[in-house]
Amino acid sequence: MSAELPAYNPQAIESAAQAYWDRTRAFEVVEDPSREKFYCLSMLPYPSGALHMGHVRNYTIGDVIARHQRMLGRNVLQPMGWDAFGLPAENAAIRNNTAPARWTYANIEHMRAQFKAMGYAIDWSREFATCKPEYYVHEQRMFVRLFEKGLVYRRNAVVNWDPVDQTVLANEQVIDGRGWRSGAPVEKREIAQWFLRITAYADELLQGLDALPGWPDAVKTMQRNWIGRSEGLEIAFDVEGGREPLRVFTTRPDTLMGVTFVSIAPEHPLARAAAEGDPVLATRIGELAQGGVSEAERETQEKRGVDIGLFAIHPITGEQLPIFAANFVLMSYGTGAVMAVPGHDERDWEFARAHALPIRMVVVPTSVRDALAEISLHVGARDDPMQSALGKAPALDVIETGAAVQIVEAFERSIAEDGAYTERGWLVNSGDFDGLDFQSAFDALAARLLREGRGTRQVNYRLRDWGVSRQRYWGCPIPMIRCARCGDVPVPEDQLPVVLPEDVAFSGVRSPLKSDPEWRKIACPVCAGPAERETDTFDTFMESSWYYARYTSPGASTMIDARADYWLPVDRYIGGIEHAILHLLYFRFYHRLLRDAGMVSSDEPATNLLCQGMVIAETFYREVESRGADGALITERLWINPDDVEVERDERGRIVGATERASGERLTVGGIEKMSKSRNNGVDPLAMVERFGADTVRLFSMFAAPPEQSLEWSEAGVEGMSRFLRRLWREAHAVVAHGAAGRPDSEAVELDVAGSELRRQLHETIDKVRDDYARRLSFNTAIAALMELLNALTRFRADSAAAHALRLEVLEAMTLMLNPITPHFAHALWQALGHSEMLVDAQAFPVADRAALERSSVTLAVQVNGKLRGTLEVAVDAPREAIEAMALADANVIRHLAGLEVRKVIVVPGRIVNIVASGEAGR
RNA sequence: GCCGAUGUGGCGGAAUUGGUAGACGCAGCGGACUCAAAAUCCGCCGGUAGCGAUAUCGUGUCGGUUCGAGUCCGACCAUCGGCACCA
Repeated sequence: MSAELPAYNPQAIESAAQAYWDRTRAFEVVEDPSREKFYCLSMLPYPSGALHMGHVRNYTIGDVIARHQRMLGRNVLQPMGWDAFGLPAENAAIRNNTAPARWTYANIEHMRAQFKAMGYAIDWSREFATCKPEYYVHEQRMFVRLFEKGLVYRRNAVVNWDPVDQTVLANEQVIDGRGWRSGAPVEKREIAQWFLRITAYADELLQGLDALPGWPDAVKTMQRNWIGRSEGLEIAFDVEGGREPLRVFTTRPDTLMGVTFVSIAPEHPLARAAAEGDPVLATRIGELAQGGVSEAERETQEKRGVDIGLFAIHPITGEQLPIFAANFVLMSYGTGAVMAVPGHDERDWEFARAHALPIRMVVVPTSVRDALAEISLHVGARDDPMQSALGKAPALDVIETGAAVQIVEAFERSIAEDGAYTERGWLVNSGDFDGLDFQSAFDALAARLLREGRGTRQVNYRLRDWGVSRQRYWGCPIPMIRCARCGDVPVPEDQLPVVLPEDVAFSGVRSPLKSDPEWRKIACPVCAGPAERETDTFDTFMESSWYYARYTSPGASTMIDARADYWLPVDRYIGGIEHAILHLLYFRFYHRLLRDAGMVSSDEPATNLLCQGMVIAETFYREVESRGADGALITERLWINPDDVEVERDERGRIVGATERASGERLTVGGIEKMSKSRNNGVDPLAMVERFGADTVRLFSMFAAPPEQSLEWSEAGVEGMSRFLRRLWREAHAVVAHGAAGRPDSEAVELDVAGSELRRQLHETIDKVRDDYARRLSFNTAIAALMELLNALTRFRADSAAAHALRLEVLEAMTLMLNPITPHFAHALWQALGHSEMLVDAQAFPVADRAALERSSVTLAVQVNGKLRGTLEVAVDAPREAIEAMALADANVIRHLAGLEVRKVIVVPGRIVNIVASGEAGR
């Protein structure tokens, strides 16, 4: 029989389905206020050259959601575009000696074809590349508008400077503190840069998180911590020698009496002033500026500081405090200066130990405060309790206070020797403030310093303004002009866009914009005098911060038009967790800029967010030896692609070894890592599509892991998915052929027990799959349930008209439920099942028949003292007493209760019976 | 260093609200079909003990809460993501 059935041929099926969708423009959408919209957006790709598995995963998740929503009847928008500016194009340009534009456009052409082969339900009519002037002109206009609103400003900021190549380096280009090409130690250098005032929105961005129930908690927490709102005091310390007072910000004013020195950033004006005319000090402070600017590098560097020879005056005690320039103090946070409390701050503690500075205990936990109180009670008011406790004054009641003294001494020793006490507590050694708790001390100190004009309450944010200047060529030109007479002047509206010349000779050493003496020349729009264009370009995060809005308004002459408010906000945004902070914060910021410009009416750009995990794979390498430039023997790892590796396993399936197919050489198994060029463990998605079909690749990437976890690529796993599709294909065609044979339906009209059970399983599966798709986004378990259903279907052997009808019911429902994941396969199967309407237009996701879900009995687990001893089949409405009696009558339960007395029987309806019994056996 | 996440058989994972740990798939082992191979179909498949019924241990480590913990709490370890110029 099976010989006549059509074989599953993915290539033929996929090209036919894709041709049909193309011909009917199935995924092109227009605004329709009568229908509920659904905007499904996956983060736009960087056109790196070829589709990789990370893309496949990201866009398949988006496509499954989009197609599912379409089946629920929504008007679904799923667009695609290209994040086309960026560093890799410049690197490729240097390597291949081509212009970044050419490389980028060629990549887009290639990748678009690859995307189409995956069969995504994308409205390609809305596609754009962010490197085109018709895209970035709106970004330039917006920037000018923000400049006029005061949300853009220019100031100096530090960058990584490669002293050999004479160029600014991206953090990525700084490796172990050295330039990636020159190998020279990187220096910090200050240059003038443009900033967007994102901090003006800090509070709103923070509070807005509470209105995003559809965002993962992890992302919201990371954003909260990144914004880092903290309430504290800004305190002015006078500096000896009549200089400007030194302002510090602290969230722990309660520890003020424990300050023993002050630390400032190496770039702080006071450090500069102190170094002036002191070349030795200048050099030593300069050394602190070594290394890259990234926070990770600064924070893991050895903590170093230089005494600048000046003293700050403690605002309460008048004590002289040495001032250090330190590499761990950031000029960009707070005031660039911190009061150091080594007793109660970990970093200050380490610094104090290294520089032999005093450590003072001024905050103690409740236990120590109570011990001190006890001592003071016994010793009386005669002496300072601390002094007595530490044996520096005669203690009269040693016997009564011995334990308390030990507590206090142990605590003081721990602060001096083990590390700072950083918890909040009770103040000691703090004069007027002794005995206060954190909040009272905060308030009392704030009041006193305010009265004396030395302090103000201050809310501080860790969030910094967004520096958008890049000293690069392949980016959107910043539309500003510098005039010696008029200052910073924006390029006038009618002269926008400032077009980036694409046909350039690119050496990579210097941006062509900067090396061209003519490009920058321009007459000042205000005074018509000679002026210069800005030659820096925007951070590429600028383009990716508003692209989602542009998709809603293709062809609009403005950034977006009225159509935006139909589609926005995005209903489901999908992208990697690596974007949890930067991109997703700029995205939320930019939406507010659009709102405040009157372009959209919502506050947030996306209501629901799904962060997918990485794609990882096994790595293999062998070691090769070579002679370095200096003749020394170098051992390097040569990474071999998993495609070229034969893996050996033991009889349990454990990997025991690997050999390279071509050479037969033994390889080392290097562990499972993120697919990357450096480990050569990437698997080409298109090669997989050619072998198995796009549906199988899509099915595997949805089945192998839940979306938010990392996904391990496994070719054997892909074969398993292919097997499942072939089995379903065969089963469906066999059932159809059977029905076509025209069997008389004279047999049983009613379903037998097996049939009723299969039908119940079908409808339970429908319920589960609906929930997995819509609420849980747990596609792997939805697929597992469909596999179980197919297993049940192939085991079902009844032969009757009713059984045939049931088989068709199961197959139709399975086809519909699989459609979002394997749309070509479902498209073809739907026709094979006899439908003349195309599945893409069917718009119907199965709904469970409540009647089919009813059951008469349930299985309960029976435990004795929490351990499983048997199961029980009981009627769904069985009374508690009957269940208890049945459980106690179970033979195995009786055996385990021997010699024990039943104390309690816990019955959880529909789930479990637990008999709690305890030991009489011993008597 | 700081912030966030993850850890379950040989492997990917399931267990949705604290209630039968290991669904589903892969790999492996045994068998059927075949001249043979592929494909397909059937069975077994966490460790230990036992012929078996079954017992016992078992969800990164250590401790706690509970009648009951993979799930909750505390401490720790390992791995991964982000740290503002990779995108």
